[in-house]
Amino acid sequence: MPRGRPRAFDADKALDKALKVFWRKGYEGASLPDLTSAMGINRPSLYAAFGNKEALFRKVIQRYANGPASYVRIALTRPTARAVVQHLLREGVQILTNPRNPRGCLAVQGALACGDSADCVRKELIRQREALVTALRNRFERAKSEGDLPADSAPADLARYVATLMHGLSVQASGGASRSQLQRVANLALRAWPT
Amino acid sequence: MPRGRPRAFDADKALDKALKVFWRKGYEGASLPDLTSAMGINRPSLYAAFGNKEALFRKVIQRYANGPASYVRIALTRPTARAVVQHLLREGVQILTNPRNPRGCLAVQGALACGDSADCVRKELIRQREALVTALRNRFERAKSEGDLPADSAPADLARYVATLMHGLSVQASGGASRSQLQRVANLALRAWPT
DNA sequence: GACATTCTGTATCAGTCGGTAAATATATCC
DNA sequence: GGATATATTTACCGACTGATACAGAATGTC
Repeated sequence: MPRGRPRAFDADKALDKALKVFWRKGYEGASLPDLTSAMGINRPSLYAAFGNKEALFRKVIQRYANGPASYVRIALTRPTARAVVQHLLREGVQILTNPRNPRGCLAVQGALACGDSADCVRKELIRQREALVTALRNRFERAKSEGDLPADSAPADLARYVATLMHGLSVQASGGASRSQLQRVANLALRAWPT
Repeated sequence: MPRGRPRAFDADKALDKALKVFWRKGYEGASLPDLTSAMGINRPSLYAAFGNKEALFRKVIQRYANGPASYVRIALTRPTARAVVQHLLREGVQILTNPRNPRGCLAVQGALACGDSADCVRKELIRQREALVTALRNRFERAKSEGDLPADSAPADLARYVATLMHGLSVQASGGASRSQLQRVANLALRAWPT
């Protein structure tokens, strides 16, 4: 056990609470009182444990990737490109419309457009979203080389198409679209997939 | 000519400047100094001419709909459902990636997630986005009754699919995707369209 | 020219923003 | 028990937020 007075709160649980706040209100829209009251701690404890607002947000992003968004990594392990996309879209719709979570995707609505002070957070989320495109492109290139995708298909374009769908679904979910509505959109989108 | 001292600035030009600021930074991210300095006026002039920040934003939304986003109404007049979608996607990509404008779509990034004080602006943009879905659904229902769309197609689902694509393209553009990348995504997306 | 009307510029408002200094409380190490 | 180390609490910081009061300037009406 470390020296000194022990922390009176569970840092992981507090991080989950912060995740919910950032998820719902975005980086700029989440104020420190919003965060501290949700986390059940006061400001100096937040700063001691997490650094500052931006550092807290970066930790929240990691937790998001390893928690609610972990289905993305799982989807990439599916045997065929089509199965990857199916898993991604259908599981994505589940997360985006999970009533226990805020609507939409943190990587989209965390800081899509913001003031100058939040610009490096915005750029970080751009990198996160672009990482999805890259991962998909790599997966589809492999699929193409395996004969799983037609020789005339364009993995980079397919990757961006799927990412565009995911982010569009996030906007839809954020606007209140229902789970079944988005499921039907996902099914429709799959008709564009090369056979 | 009205009585009193005449206004020393062009209200329409000032509104255009405000549009650019809101478009790039979002409703919350755009501060009053951002707005007034871009508009070339000082704060009391802004309040006298436009009310307050929220009223200014609502006027900016209208101007956006009648200006950069006017291609949407034009697209709806195309003779076939497929032509509507083609026009929408291709013209949309042009606007979303126009180097003279901020990247992305105001209706998406104006207030996707925000603090409580901006919540009614957020809801207003949700209504704006949902209006696109409704207009598309009506147009596709007409197309179906005209035999332009197959009898087994679902206009509501097709409408939401197209809206999802548009909003996804907006997120992509906001993240720096190039015009040609998005054009290829739009072409790919059209492969899901019923024949 | 006197007056009413409207806009502009300065200066300022109360409230909130993210962030912190200082004092107190609670643990381990010796 | 005493020293040390860490956490919590209270109170506060300067900067910025959206929004205004007030005085001066520029017009039309009479």
